[in-house]
Amino acid sequence: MAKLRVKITVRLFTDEKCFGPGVAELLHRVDECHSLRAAAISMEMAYSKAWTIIHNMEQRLGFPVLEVKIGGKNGGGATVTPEARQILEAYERYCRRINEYAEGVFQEEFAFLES
Amino acid sequence: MAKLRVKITVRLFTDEKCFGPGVAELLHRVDECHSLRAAAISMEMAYSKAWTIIHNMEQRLGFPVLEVKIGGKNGGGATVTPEARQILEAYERYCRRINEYAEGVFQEEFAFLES
DNA sequence: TACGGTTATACTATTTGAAATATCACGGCT
DNA sequence: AGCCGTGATATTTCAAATAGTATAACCGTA
Repeated sequence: MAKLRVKITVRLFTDEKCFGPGVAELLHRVDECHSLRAAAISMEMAYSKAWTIIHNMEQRLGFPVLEVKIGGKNGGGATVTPEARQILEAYERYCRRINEYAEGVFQEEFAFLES
Repeated sequence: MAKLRVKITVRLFTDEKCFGPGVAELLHRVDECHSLRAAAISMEMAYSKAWTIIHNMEQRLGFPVLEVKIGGKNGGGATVTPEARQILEAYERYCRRINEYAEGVFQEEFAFLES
C-alpha cells in the first residue's frame, strides 16, 4: 500500500482552545515584524482574522498577548508580551520534543507496513 | 492564569488524510456491532456520513477496510478486514504511547505556569 | 411473495468557518 | 490641518464541512 506518514497537532486548552499551530506561527511573525498587520500579510492571512485570533486568545488566557501602540511613528505597532512569549517558546520546545519522539515510535509501531 | 491542558491529535496521511480519531472510533464500534449502521447510530452519526468516511478511507488507503454483506440474515452486516484492524490497533497503541510521553514532557516544559 | 434490516449512493439543507469589506480612532510627519 | 500606516470592530459574503433525507439493491425469513 501507499506510504503512510504521520502528523501530530498540539493544542493547548483552558476551557476552550487557546493555543495551536496557527497562533504560534502568527506570534512568531509579530515578533519579527513588530506589527500584527504585517505579520498577517506575511502569512497571507486577513488582518481581521489575525486580530480575531489574538483577541480570542487573550480572552481565554486572561492576559494580554500583544502590547499595542496605535498611531504615531510608523502608524503604530505590536509586540509580543513577555508572558505570551514564554508560552510561545514553551509550546515550540514542547512540539519539537513530541515530534522527535513520535518519529521513532512511528517506525516501531508501523514497521509491519514495510513487509 | 487559568489552568492549561494539552490535547494531541494524531493523523495518518498517504497523499491526503486517511486516518484520524474519528475513523478509529468508528472502526472500533463496527468491530463491536458487526454493522456500520449500528456503529454510526451508537455514536450519533448519520449512516451516510459514516459510509462516506469509510469510502474515502478505502480510496486513499487502496484496500478494503470493511468486509460487507448485503441482505440475508439480519439484513447484512460489516466487519473490519484484517489489514484495517492491524492499522487500527497500531494507531491506538501509537496514540497511547505518544500521549503518555506528552504528559510527562508537558509537566517539564510548562512547569513555570505553577509559579 | 411481502417484510425487515442492511449496505450503497445521490441529493438537499443547514450550519460552521473563513474571507473580504467597511468604518473608525490614533498620533507622528509634512 | 491633512496624510499615512497602524490597530479595533462590525458587517457581509462566500466556501466548505456537516447533517439530514430519500431511494434503491440485496437476501434470509415468515
